[in-house]
Amino acid sequence: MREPPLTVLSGTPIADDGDEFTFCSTCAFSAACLSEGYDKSQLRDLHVLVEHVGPFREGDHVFREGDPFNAIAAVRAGTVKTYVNDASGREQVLGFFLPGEVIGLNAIASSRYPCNAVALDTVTLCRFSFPMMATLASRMPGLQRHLFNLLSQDIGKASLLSGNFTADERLAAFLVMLSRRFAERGFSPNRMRLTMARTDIANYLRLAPETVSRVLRRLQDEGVLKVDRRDMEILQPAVLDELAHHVLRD
Amino acid sequence: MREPPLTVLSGTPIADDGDEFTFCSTCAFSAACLSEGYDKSQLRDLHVLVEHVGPFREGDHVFREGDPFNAIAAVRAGTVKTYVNDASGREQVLGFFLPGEVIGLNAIASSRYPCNAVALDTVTLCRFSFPMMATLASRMPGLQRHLFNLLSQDIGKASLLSGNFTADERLAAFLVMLSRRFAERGFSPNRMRLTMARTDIANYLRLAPETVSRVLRRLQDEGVLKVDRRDMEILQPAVLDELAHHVLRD
DNA sequence: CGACAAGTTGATCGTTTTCAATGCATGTGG
DNA sequence: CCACATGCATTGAAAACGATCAACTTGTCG
Repeated sequence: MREPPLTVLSGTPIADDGDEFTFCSTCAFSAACLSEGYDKSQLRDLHVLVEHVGPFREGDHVFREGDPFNAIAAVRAGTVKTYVNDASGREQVLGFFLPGEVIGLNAIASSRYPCNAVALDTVTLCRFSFPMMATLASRMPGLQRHLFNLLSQDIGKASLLSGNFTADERLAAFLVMLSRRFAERGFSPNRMRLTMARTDIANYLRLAPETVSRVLRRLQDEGVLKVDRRDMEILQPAVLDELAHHVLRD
Repeated sequence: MREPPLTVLSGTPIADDGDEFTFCSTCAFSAACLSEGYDKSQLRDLHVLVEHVGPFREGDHVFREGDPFNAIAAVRAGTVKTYVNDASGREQVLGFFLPGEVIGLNAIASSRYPCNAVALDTVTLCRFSFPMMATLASRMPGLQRHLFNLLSQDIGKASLLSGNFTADERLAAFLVMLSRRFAERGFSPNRMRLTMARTDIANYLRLAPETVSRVLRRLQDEGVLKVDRRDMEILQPAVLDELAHHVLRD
């Protein structure tokens, strides 16, 4: 499966040479729909409602709270952070989205995005008009099922934040999850670059940045991790898993 | 709109006299679908896949973690608590579901229920086979949209637990939300009966039961609430709203 | 009446936050 | 090229909030 060049931008249909066309490999819908045995005309229907957007640069907003909702998007490259500003104006990080993951699902009900989404590095997206996708889903049960699954999965995702866990457990769970998500995409599970700032991690885990710093230092002193600025190596995955166990329940 | 008698049990289609049939008023799908202008045969399709189940008595389980998933259910009467047991076997309360609210949405992706659901008082449900409902949704765009909306809404529901809030703010937000949900169903917003134990509230909010007790006492001493065991009256809604403001952001 | 569970209250302890200062990169203008 | 500013990260000391432990009260039901 070929990957369309990154320079394909907003509004441009993906290259379609004769009867052949390709889905981008990171798009969350490609695999699901390709494996459902749809005929070519149906796949083309899905294909033409994809809009490749970006690149966004670090700090660029993908959407802002209150923007009219019309599309969900699969991250193709880079990391997206979602956040809201609480009543006092302080930022609250809701999540980080890696390649292959879908942003905007929490906006479907409200017709406006309920949070902000910002690029943490260079980001490209596959954008899907949601109304068109919903219409198409009526004719493609596999696509409908995939959408239901994506939505349903996200409902349970709050586990990291919801529990009453220690700072160690939270941070370990965060790192383990990150490692797994990278591994799913074919990256090394034990060496990773944290694209988000310490303050973002802390904010996401509802800890003070200082606490994140201290826990990382201790884990490093104990030989569990090797941390150099934003580059991180997991030296003892078993120890981390054990710490994360209470949070992740597996 | 008539309400079928509570004695209609599992597997029994709702009474259908001649060409007339009725949806139960608390069912989360009735209003949505009735207002979409579907013709009678389509409404009947939706109607016949409804199974009225119950009554469950206090402590009865609606489903358990690991049970095969086949249906979502709208609470018709009573309160349902969902929970998981963490790695140490301790209970973690995930949510409370009042009449009109839908349980089981987080199971769609996994084919098994990821949590337990237990009746806190006498509970009756409208159960919908999810595979059948998904099939029907393909033909009824309004039903599909409603399902997408329900799922999307639930994604954002973790706000109460996710934030770094004080015990006062959490409890106030909990009470305000409860009040609103009761009000939506036509109950008084300021007088309500808490169907869940203090320990459940504490567990849900990730606080110690003692802390819940103390905060309730203080709010009572300050004249904000009047609490008598499980009966609660909100005397100063504005004060409670102000406390909850940081959590609920509205 | 008595036993048991749930809830409340008080005293103490501990983890995390907060406050404050320093270190360390990167970038900018003289 | 250096001096300085800026932003992020780290470290230390102190304070605070909620948890824990323990005792007691209240309500419920046999």
